[in-house]
Amino acid sequence: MDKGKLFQQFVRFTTSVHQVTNDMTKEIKIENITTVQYKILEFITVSQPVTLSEISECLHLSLPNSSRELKKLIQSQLCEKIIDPNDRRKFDIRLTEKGTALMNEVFQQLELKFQERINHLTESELEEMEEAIQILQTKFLDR
Amino acid sequence: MDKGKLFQQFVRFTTSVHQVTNDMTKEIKIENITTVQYKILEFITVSQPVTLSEISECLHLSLPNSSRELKKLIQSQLCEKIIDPNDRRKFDIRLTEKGTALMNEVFQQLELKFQERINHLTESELEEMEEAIQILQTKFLDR
DNA sequence: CTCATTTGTTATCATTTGATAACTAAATAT
DNA sequence: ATATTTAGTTATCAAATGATAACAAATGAG
Repeated sequence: MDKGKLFQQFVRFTTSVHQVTNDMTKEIKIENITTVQYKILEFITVSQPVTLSEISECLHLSLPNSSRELKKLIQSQLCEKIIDPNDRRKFDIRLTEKGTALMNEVFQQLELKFQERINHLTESELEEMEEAIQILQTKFLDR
Repeated sequence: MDKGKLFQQFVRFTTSVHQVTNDMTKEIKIENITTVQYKILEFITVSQPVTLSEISECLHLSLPNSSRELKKLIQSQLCEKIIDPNDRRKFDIRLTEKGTALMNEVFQQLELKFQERINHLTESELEEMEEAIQILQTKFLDR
């Protein structure tokens, strides 16, 4: 296998993924939420409960800046802290009901766009696609 | 096929792709180049020659802002305008030699990280992976 | 018990990015 | 030939993001 060629394909592939997800999320505008705040919300949604350090590390934000942005999200009542009884410096962060409702809406919109994008595919193509995602997830992404 | 489930997998998948590429590009710091400017460079690298409007559209930047950032890249002599003789309002943008050299370095670093990430895979797993990328590219991404 | 480390906070400042208005020059349409 | 549209520029302002210093409180190690 020509690993150089595979790398080329990988670059093209990741570029495409970024482009497509960019296009899909582009129009989703939530009032009083900035891009970084949305990324934080998305991260919490997918990974909750999370700590502030995890947000900081995974999103490549400094702890002070993460703290600042989280504060705004908490003020908007989209998420909340749940103090860890075992280590009171730490706390888990979760979406509130309001935050959950918001993210459900967002994901519903995204799902619509996703469905549009796949609705020309046959049943067997969908299965191929699922398998392809599975392979990349296990062989390459989850490490 | 449960399309809702496929969507869930898709979300997880795109999140992972973002995370991995984020981690791979994280340490790549080029002097006097901001994040947006790097994205522009990357876009030019992959798609050159491009017009300013294409940069603007694909990267979701306004034309004035694209113009401003491109100007800085040109001042740094990383790319150059080539005026279209057929329509002198337009111009193609290409990397200069300096820009090409820089991006070659960057991509070489990226390729190293990529190789690290795949070097535990067997030959047949690599082929599976290539095939998976191919499927997603043709069935879902290229539209 | 004391000191170092971990986890997060607050404040502040610089830089980057986004948005918009007013503009030019070339091309196209009527 | 004039008007309109297209492609890009310049200037300016506001907002978001990044970086850093100084801090506090809880935990852990010796």
